[in-house]
Amino acid sequence: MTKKKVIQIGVVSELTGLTERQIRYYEDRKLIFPDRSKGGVRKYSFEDIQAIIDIHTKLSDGFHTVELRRMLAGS
Amino acid sequence: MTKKKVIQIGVVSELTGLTERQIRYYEDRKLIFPDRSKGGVRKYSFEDIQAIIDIHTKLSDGFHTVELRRMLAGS
DNA sequence: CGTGTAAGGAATTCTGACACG
DNA sequence: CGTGTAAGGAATTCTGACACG
Repeated sequence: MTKKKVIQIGVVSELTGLTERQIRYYEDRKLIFPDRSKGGVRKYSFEDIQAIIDIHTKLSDGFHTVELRRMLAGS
Repeated sequence: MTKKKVIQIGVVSELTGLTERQIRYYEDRKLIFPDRSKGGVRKYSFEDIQAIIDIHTKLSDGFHTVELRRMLAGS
């Protein structure tokens, strides 16, 4: 485990300026790995938030999620 | 502002081992000051969590909330 | 491909109150 | 006093799908 995952998606959305849809999609693409509450609610860490920002920046730079996943693997 | 208040009461409850009732009561007694989302949901910082633990410890030591509030003022 | 949205349901939180003591 | 609980409502999140392209 890296850091405490205690932040919900609404707050992550505010902090990153991204929509919940985008944040959930990055998880679907296996770029981020939030925890889940018993009820299934996603919980993020501040590290996750930073990763999400990085992901979005790179997507804006023209990268695709598949490439970003490879970058994750090769680190 | 001290630190980012992004954690919801359910997580605070897990992290402190206290009930939501206790956490809300400490706020009612003006010992902690969480933020609120637009919808009215409480948001706590890690500092708040530490404060909550301290409060509960002192209550266990026999102090009353009124005394704890005075201790806050005199610091 | 990455993101928007409407849809219905489920998890989470909120307040005010009654209870004990 | 500090905390438990049942009650009803409201805010938040979840999933799967259709859309565009």
